[in-house]
Amino acid sequence: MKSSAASFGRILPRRFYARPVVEVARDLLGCYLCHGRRVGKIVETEAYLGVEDRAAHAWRGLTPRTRVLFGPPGHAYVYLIYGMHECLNLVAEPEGKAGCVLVRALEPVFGLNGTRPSGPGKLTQDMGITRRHNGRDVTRGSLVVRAPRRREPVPVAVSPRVGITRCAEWPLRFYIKENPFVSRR
DNA sequence: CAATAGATCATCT
DNA sequence: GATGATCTATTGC
Repeated sequence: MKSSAASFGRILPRRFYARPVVEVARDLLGCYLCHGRRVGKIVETEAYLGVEDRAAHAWRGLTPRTRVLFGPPGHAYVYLIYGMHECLNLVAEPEGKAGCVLVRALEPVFGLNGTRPSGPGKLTQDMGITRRHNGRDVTRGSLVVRAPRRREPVPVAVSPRVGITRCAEWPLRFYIKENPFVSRR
């Protein structure tokens, strides 16, 4: 615990998430994902809009699986993909609207091995996040997101989302320019 | 270096 | 029964 301990500040409040999902995805860049003692800086995100977004799980509407997405903002949505990887999303928009943000890459800050490339399936493994965290409130408890202590301007780049077949051209992926922990260059 | 294959299972048709 | 918000190893130029 040295300079890294001073790099993050207060927990992001629920009103941070209760906004248009594109804004939330962009503003999460530079914030800190904290699980227990493990901390990573968010450097890459993707926005999934809801029922109007054919690439989003919520596109088909309310099912047992998408229940969390239609619930209140500031909660975790964790699901299994390809039978072996888990992905972490943060629910955005006011309750009833199913926007969410996929956390795609972290820069290791504390308690993480810093030498590996990142990615949405890898970061959950490194952070110890599993489907047990699905539905968890991310504004309190052991899994939270914190604001930077000092909000410095972050150079943001935009691109299409990765790994999807529908709405594949929509510019909904956001990442910090030049950051070496972004999943693709 | 780029392209492809295989692993593996919850969810929805 | 097909699909999928992935990752790694391997093959091929």
